[in-house]
Amino acid sequence: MSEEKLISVTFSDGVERRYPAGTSLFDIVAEIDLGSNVPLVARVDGRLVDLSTPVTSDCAVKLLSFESPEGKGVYWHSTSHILAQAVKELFPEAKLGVGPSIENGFYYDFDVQNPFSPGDLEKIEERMRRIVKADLPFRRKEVSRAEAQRLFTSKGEDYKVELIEELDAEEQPIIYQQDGFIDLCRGPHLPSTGYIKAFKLLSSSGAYWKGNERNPMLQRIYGISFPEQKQLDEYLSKLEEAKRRDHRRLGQELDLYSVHEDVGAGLIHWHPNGAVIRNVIEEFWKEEHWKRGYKLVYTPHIASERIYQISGHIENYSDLMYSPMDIDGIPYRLKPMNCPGHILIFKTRQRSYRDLPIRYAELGTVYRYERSGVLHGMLRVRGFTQDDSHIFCTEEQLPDEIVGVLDLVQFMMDTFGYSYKAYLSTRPEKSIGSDEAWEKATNTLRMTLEKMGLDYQVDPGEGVFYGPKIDIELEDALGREWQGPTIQVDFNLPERFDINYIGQDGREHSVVMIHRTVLGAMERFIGGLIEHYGGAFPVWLAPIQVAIIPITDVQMEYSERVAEALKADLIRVWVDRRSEKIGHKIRDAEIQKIPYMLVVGSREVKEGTLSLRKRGEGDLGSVKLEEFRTRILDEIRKRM
RNA sequence: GCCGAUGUAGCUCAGCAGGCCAGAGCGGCUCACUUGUAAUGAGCAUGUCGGGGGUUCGAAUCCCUCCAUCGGCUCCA
Repeated sequence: MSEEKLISVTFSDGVERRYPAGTSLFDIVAEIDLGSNVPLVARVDGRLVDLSTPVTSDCAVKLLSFESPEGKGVYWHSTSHILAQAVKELFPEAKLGVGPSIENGFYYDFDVQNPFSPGDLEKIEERMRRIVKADLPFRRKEVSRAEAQRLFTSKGEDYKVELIEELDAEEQPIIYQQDGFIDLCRGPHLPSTGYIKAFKLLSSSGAYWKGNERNPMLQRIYGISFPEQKQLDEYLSKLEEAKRRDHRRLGQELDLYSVHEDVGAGLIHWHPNGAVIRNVIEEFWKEEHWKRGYKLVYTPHIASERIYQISGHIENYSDLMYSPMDIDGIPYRLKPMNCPGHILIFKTRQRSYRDLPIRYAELGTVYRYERSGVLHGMLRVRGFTQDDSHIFCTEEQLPDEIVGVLDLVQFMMDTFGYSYKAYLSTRPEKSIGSDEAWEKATNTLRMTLEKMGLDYQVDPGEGVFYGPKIDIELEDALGREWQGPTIQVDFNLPERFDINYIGQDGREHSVVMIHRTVLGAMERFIGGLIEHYGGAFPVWLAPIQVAIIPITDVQMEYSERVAEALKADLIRVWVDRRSEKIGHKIRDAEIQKIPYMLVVGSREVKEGTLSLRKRGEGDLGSVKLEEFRTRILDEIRKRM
C-alpha cells in the first residue's frame, strides 16, 4: 500500500480534520453534515476558490453558503454564466461583454444586432431552465495567454480578447466552461448549474462597454436568483412594495406634486398637500438653524456671469449651468449654487476674529442642467431648493464647527427616523491647495467623526478638488441607501474671493470655509421621505392630520364645531361632508393616509365625545375633544 | 446625451394585421338614500387618441420628426 500523505484542514469553527492530499473540497464537504447551509464556495487560507479545488497542503478552510456575501456573489455570478450560455445558444452571433454579480443579482452584457425584446427574455429564461436542469458542471482551466487569445479570437469574442490584452503581465488567463459554453473569467463558480433553484430575468437595457459613453453600447440583461423559490418570491414582492411606495406614484395618489410638459422636464409644482409637508419641514429647519446660531439670508436667482467667472463655476461646472441670457448687453446666468452670494454678503464689511464663526444659511433655489435621461420624479430635477449653508471660521474653530454640523445632522436624521453611515473623502488626484492644508483639514474631519463616536468609512481620493468632505448616507425603512448630508471644506473659494478676517494680532488671516447641507435639496429629500414613510406621514408632517367623519348630516354642525376648535390650534382638519356611508368615508381617509379620524354619530353628539380612529390601527374608542387635542398637540410638538 | 419601451377621459388601462358615432373600471357631476368603523344605488358627461409633418379615398392604428414619461448606461443635490 502506497504511503498516502495526510494533510490537516482546519475549519472555520476550529475543527481540524485530516484528509489525503489532493482531496477536493467537494469531497470534503460531502462528508460533513452542514444541514441546509449548502456550501457553494470556500476560502482556503483566505483565497476564494471553487469547491472542486483539491487541497494539497495544510490549510484553513471556510465554507461559504448563500447566506454569506461571497456565497451570494458566486451564486449570482454563476447564474450570469448560465444566462450567457442561453443567449449564445439562441443568438450565436452575440458577442460577450462582462457578466458580474452586483448588489442584488447579476447582469451580463452582450453585443447583439437587435436589442432584446421582452419576448426574447422569456425565451432566454426558458433556455436557462434547460441548462439548470441539465446540471452541467462549471469547469475551471488555466490557460496561457496565447492560448486564450487564440481561443477567443477564433470565437470572434472581440471584447474578451480586449480583456485578455489588459490582464496584468503576471496574471494567467482563466477560463470556465460549462457544456459548450466557454468564458474568460476569474471565478470562482458553483460546482454545477443545477445549484440554481429559482431565478428571474428582470430587465434589459443599453449599457456602454466599460461604462464609457464613447464606447459602443451593449445590451445588458439583469436578473436575480436564489436557492429557494420562496426567497425569489420574497424578493419580487419586495420589489412590488418598493413600487407601491414609489414617490411618483404616491405623489400622484396623495396629490403632492406634478411636473408639466409645457413648463419643462424636471421642474416640480408643489400641490397644497406637498407644500404643507415642505412648509412644515422648512419651518422646522429654520427654527433649528436659528437655535444653532445660523443667520438666514436670501440671494438672487439670477446673476451676472462675472460672479461665476470669479467663483470658477463657469470654468468647472459650465455643462451643468444654463446658457446665459442677455440683460442690457451683459450675460446673466441662472444660479447653480448659493456660495458666491453668501461670500459676497460676508465681504460687505471687514470681519474681525470676534465676528467668527459666521454661519449663513439659505433655502436656496438653484437651477442645474441635468441630461434628459437622468431626470427622475422629485429625486433628480432641474430646479431645486438646497438647504444650504456656508460657515466662515478660523482654523481653530473648524473642529467645533464640524461637531456642530454633525450634531445638527444627527438631530435631523433622528427626527425623520433615518439611520445613517458616514464617509470621509480624502484628497483626489486633481486638486488644489497645499498638502499641509489638506492634511490638517482631513485630520480635523477624521478626529471629529471619532470624537462623536460616528462609524465611518474612508473613501480615498473621493474628495472634491477644493477640499475634503464628509458624506452621510441614509438608510430608509426599506433598507435602501440615499445620499444625505454633506460637509465640505473649501480651500478654493476663500482664495478666489480673497476672503479673510482681522486676527487678534491686527493682521489679515484667511478664512476657513465650510459648505454643508443637511437635507440636501427639498425636492430630493421629500421625494425620499415619501418613500421612507410609504406616504403615511407622521402626524406632524401629514398634509391632513385629522379627518372628521359625521355619520349623518345631523352631526354636521357638531363636526364643524370640532373642526373649528382644532383649527384654532393650527391642526390641519378636514370634514368629510359627503353623503356616503361611514365605511366609505373611513376607507377613503385610510387611503389618503390621514393619521387620525374622528367619527361623529348621534351618540357622540349626545355625550359630547368623539370616536377616535387611528390610521392603520382602527377604532381607539371614544375620547373627549380636549383629550384628543392634548394628545395630538403633544405628538405634533414631539414631531411623532 | 445614449439604448430600449411607453404616451388613448382626472386616474388605471382596453382598442392599434387602417374603415360605421373611440371603450371599460375608478374618479367627477346630478338625484335618491341619512348611513356606526376600509367601497349604497341609479342616471349623466367625459376625449385636439402627446405635438407637428407625411402615406392613404380614409390614420388612435402605418412612416418621419419633436416632446414627455418609464427601465438602464453615463453623470449628480
